[in-house]
Amino acid sequence: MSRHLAFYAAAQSVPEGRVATYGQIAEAAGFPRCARQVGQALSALPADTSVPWHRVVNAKGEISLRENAPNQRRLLEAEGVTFDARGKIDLARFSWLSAEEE
DNA sequence: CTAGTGACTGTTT
DNA sequence: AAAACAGCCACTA
Repeated sequence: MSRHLAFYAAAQSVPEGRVATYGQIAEAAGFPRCARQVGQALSALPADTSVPWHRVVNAKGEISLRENAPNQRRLLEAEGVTFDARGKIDLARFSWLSAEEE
């Protein structure tokens, strides 16, 4: 049993059209301060996974990936998440927890 | 066992 | 505001 599964469950808890930071996922999974492990866990996900890993972004609301970054951005846009000119998400509106109210 | 690394975060320059 | 530093935990060599 790995903590990865807890991270996956937390990631799946993120509703469509919303995003969560690695720290939030780690905390929700019961492993605060394990944001990096969330990244590693998600990096181990298969291509056909049902986990919405694309809804997980860093604390700046930006995509930390490199090769899959454009892909993730497209997936989020397909769910209604918008990016600004800098390629960042407005966490004040799309953040999974806190500050989701206008 | 020790050392290096990473899809991170918060504080300090 | 952007970059550098340090702290953090799990995995790999």
